[in-house]
Amino acid sequence: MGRTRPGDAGAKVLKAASTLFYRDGIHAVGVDTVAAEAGVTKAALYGNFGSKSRLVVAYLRERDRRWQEQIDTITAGCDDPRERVLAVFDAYEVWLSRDGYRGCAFLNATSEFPDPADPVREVVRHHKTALHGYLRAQLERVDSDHADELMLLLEGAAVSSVVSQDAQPFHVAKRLAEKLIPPRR
Amino acid sequence: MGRTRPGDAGAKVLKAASTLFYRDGIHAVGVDTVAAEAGVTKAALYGNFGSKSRLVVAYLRERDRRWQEQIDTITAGCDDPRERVLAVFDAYEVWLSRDGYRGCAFLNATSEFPDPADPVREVVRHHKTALHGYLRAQLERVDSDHADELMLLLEGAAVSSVVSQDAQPFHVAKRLAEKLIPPRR
DNA sequence: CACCAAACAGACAGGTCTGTCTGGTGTCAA
DNA sequence: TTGACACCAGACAGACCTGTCTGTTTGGTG
Repeated sequence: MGRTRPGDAGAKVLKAASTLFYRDGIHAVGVDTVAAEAGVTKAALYGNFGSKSRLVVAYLRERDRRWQEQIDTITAGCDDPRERVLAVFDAYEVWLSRDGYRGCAFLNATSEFPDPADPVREVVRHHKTALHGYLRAQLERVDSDHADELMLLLEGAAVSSVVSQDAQPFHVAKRLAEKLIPPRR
Repeated sequence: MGRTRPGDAGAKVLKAASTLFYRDGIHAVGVDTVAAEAGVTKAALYGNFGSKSRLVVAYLRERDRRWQEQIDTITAGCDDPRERVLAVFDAYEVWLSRDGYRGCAFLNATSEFPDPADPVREVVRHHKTALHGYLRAQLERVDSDHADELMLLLEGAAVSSVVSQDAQPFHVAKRLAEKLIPPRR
């Protein structure tokens, strides 16, 4: 009964990996630890993911998927493009205020995987391209093309808030963003 | 003759560590590798630094010291505060164009050392505080208090340029910085 | 009920990690 | 010349890493 039902091990591993990889760093966490945290054997982990590398990719894809869900929620919740963009800053800040905040998982992964050709780095590019695309799409509707600038502010605030361990960078970033985005036409 | 003279091993280790830690990531490089690259025995490495952790701290301090030298060069090279600030953007970009660019060593270290109380993180905070102080000092002379904003732009450009593997984020950041800094009064 | 796939438990291989230790060698300074 | 010291060479301990393997148990399906 406490036993894992067939097909569930993969999900449990992914959840444990997400917690541990984000919290401690990818290289710092071994597959034994992930399996133990998931309450699953190493054989099950390898059966589902094949290798640690593939698990890492799956972990980032899962995070990207969850992030996309957040964006959809924001998009559904309001219609004003300006608000939609600024809501991303707020989302980051809420995210930051929860404890265990360690910055952007994708940027952290980039630090740990130096080779730009690594599959991990492709997932990172995919994620950042999607964010950029979202910003650009919203900004087009107010005749602005400052998506690049807003990306810089978001990335800058994300890393600075880890260094300083507070939300102030996001306040600064959002204030500047508000100046950059023209009000709805 | 090809032998290391007493007192030289430390410097050689530091140089090798700087290359390898920056290029491959800190956790990804073992002390054996560092010693071999330095052309020095592991015993000499431990004799000089005591532990890998302390070597990592020394590596970051050394990088901070070299960075401080760059800032001094910039400061000596021109007197206009606006130019001095914008020169930092240029310095980053030059730095980026050299191959093996892997972003900011201090931000990468932050990704690899999750514990904010770790000595590594203290060196990172020290470095970032110094950069912020430099910006603020220059900006005060033109009655601007946008040091926070410029920090965000620098950090954002640094990480984005790693993801995208080009200098465009720095062009965007510098353009916005130029708008933010008022001309000399 | 019988079977199969997927999980379990846990040992194992082969490699790497940090850190230590022994003993020999070269250099510099007194 | 001699002694102190920093280095070299390389073995070693003990922990941890990824990945594989054997054999057993269990849940879901035909």
